[in-house]
Amino acid sequence: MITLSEENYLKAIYHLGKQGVAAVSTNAIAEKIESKASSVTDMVKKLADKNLANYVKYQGVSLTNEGRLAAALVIRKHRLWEVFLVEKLNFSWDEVHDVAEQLEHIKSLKLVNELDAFLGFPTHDPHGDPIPDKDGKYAPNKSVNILDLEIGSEGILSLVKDSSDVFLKYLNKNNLALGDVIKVLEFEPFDDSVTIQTKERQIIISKEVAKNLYLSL
Amino acid sequence: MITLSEENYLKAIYHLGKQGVAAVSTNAIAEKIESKASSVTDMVKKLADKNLANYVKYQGVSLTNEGRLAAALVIRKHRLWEVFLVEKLNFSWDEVHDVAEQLEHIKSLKLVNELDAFLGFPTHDPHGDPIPDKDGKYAPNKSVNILDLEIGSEGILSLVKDSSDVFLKYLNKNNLALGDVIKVLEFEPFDDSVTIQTKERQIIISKEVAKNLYLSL
DNA sequence: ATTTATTTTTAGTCTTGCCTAAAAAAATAT
DNA sequence: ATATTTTTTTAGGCAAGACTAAAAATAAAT
Ligand SMILES: [Mn+2]
Ligand SMILES: [Mn+2]
Ligand SMILES: [Mn+2]
Ligand SMILES: [Mn+2]
Repeated sequence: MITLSEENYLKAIYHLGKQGVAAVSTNAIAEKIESKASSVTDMVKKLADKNLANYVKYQGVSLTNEGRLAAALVIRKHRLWEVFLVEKLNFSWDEVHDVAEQLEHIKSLKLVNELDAFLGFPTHDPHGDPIPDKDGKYAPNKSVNILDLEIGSEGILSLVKDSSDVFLKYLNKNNLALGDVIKVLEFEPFDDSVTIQTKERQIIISKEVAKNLYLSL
Repeated sequence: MITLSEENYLKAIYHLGKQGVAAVSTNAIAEKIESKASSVTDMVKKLADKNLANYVKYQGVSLTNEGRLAAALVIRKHRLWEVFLVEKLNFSWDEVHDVAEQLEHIKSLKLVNELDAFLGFPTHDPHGDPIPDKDGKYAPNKSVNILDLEIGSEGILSLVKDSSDVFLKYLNKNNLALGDVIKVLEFEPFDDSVTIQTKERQIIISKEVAKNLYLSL
């Protein structure tokens, strides 16, 4: 049995490990999970005992296949619940995360798979993140960051990397939503801000904002 | 903030207190919650500190208004989730309880109220138990136990008191479901068994079974 | 190659929620 | 009325998961 706390650590390691890093550092986990390094050391030993993580003192952590699958299944639940909340219960995309953080720990294989079917087997959550299948697999992401595009290129907003409610509320305020067609008009060298064309008008977005917007072409 | 464990104790005290008892005993709570009397004593002190329960040493426990509302809201969530699982996710009534035991602890006022609306404001759960409203109130139950009926009386099966999966599976096997029309044909004095007429046939049910079946007339 | 700074681990403590065993109180039986 | 049984509480402890402070290891800088 994997505890709620263990699931949260697995998720953190999974996300941090995705950046192509071989081993995740104790401090990085502590920061992500908003705890202290000493707590992480304790937990990481437990995960290693349970064959969920590989851990060598002073050399960071990685997930075993078993740990990676467990993490992916938690993320699968998180994202399916987010879809449920938005599609069925009138939540907006900036309200779902905290509730999904709770719902992702509900243990019932039947529940998650029936929920998946009920929602029509969605492939992405309300923020554009992919939903892993029963085996923890998902199609590789093809969208590209706005800052990596050429001037004049056009695409559909299909992923926002930051899902914090403050960022999502900024997007709401500026009438930006997943699925919108966006065209890159200009890069400003001074502050790396970007002028983009949205459906109804053109706006300037800061580098910090641009970093979090991904388009599919 | 009420913890998961506290919520379970509140629920237990609420259910035990419903039988018109003034104060609930330590042992009764321990049995219901499958723990030990000493653990109950500890927790009951905490509930009293938080103004959720009235507790006098050696004299049992009762809920304060605040505690009763908190308990009713947990039960509200439990029963709404049970409806969701049966109505939307193809669970059968004998599969929902354990999952609902987990889901009832999810904290989000918006979630429970939107779920309520999504389900069409159901008044009863899949076992016939009433669903409390936002204020913890529900209409008094009018159904009557089979053992309290006259021979020849007929009614609709509208509440099963035992929601354990073993009992519900017995009902499934014998083709008995909520909403069925049932007629009382005979009481057997020897073992208090009852002969009833269901939609398709007549069967003899034991006293233990009859005790858990309630009809509305 | 040392010294200094940073990261990580260990040691010890705290809280929550549970337990067993013993003591105390209340209820029941003689 | 006293003795016995049952119930409840107290005392002491354990495991999980967190923390702080100190020690040890590693990395960076001189
Ligand atoms: Mn989220
Ligand atoms: Mn998301
Ligand atoms: Mn139930
Ligand atoms: Mn029920």
